[in-house]
Amino acid sequence: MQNDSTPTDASTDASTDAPIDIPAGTRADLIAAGLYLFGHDGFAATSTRALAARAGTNLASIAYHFGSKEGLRMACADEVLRRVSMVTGPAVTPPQLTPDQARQRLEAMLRAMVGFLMQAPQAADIVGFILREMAEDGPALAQIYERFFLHKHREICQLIAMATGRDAESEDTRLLAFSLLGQAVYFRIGQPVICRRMAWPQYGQAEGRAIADRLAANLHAILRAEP
Amino acid sequence: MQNDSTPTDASTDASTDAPIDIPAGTRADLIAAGLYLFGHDGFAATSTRALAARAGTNLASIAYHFGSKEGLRMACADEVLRRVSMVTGPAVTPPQLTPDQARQRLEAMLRAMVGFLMQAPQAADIVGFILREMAEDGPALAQIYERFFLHKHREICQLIAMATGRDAESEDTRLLAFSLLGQAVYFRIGQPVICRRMAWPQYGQAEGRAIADRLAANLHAILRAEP
DNA sequence: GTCTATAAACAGATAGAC
DNA sequence: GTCTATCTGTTTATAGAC
Repeated sequence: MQNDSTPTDASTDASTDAPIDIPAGTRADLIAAGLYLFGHDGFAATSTRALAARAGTNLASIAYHFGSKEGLRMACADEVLRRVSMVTGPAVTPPQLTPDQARQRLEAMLRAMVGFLMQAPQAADIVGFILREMAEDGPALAQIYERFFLHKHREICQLIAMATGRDAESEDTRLLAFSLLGQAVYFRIGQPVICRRMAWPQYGQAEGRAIADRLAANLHAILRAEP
Repeated sequence: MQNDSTPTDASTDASTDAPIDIPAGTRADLIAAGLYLFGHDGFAATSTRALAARAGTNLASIAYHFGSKEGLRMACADEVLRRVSMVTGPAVTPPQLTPDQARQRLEAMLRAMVGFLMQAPQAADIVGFILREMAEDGPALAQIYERFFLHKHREICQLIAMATGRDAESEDTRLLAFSLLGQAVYFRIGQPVICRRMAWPQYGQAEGRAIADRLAANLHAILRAEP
């Protein structure tokens, strides 16, 4: 928790004219290794030696670039936010929509979420990292929560309000939004158990669509049952 | 992975006449410590010293009773199965029910599950241990899956079939059962994030009921929308 | 069965050459 | 910026007294 700006401050790389892109270099390699290993094995179970080896660099570079293993973890959280923001865009307050438009938008969000959670190959590391931080209630979670999750959940609540006419910030609306999110998240978290029960080798194209169809059906059934 | 039956074989304790009860002694203390610490901090982040300290015994007793730290993990999985079986009883095929009876039984199961996941104080360690094994895809998961989870999921599928008239083992029925389970599980996994967004200090009596009511409403909405 | 003491390996962090 | 070598503490597992 010392520097992170001591070396090159890679977020504003002056060596290229591209505005913001996927960074390269040792620093970026270490972050990529962190996203993968922290997500797969957990923070505590990941050694700095394993991180350096996967990044193709040496042990000391972690301390040099991030101060400590913990510093690398937070840098990974920053990178997660940066990439997620590129996909979703800044979470905005949706415009006024008809109930039917709001329902369609919710279904689209749900399907996008399933696709992101289950299939996106380049997103697998990011998803794994976030879920692991959730499971560990890690320090990177607070950052991700404040700067992304909160806004997204509010957006869903507003869409639910437009679709059903209920209050967007009522307790039950917020719980409803979580229950919609939760269905999708569980299919990712429970993947090993679910694949086993479904006799699926893994999540593929067809499996992802079967899940998305089921969750979309649930969504519409729940919304239609509301006042 | 060597012994586990070398010492006293605590599962059939001859010193009491009670058939099967909560065991006592150093071995049981270590398992209790394992359930707590593995669930809270994860397997890798839990040291054998911390386990021994919490169990009020010494470091070497872990190797003596379980062969290794990994052996203690598997013994914890056994204990989870033993206690869960005491609560749920052997998963049985439900008798023939009317659609309305099946719906009511599903709601009762869902509410019991929410109570178990969110509130049961003596079950908190067990729940934490299982969820952690799921997140880590740990070796104890396979055992829990085979001897408990599979049967419970089948039971839910059969109840859904009775409530809606659809095939109990069709792909979509199995996915529907997972989506019902998933909603409940997510509220436990996402607890820190959810409590924050809901402005709840933690899950209590009222919060548990609000969640259960919302999930029950979802359940009936989904079932009613099916053919 | 329980304990202390210790062995052997490994962890994260750092010093200093280049 | 990158690297090797090393310091310092901790880890799991084990040996052996009681």
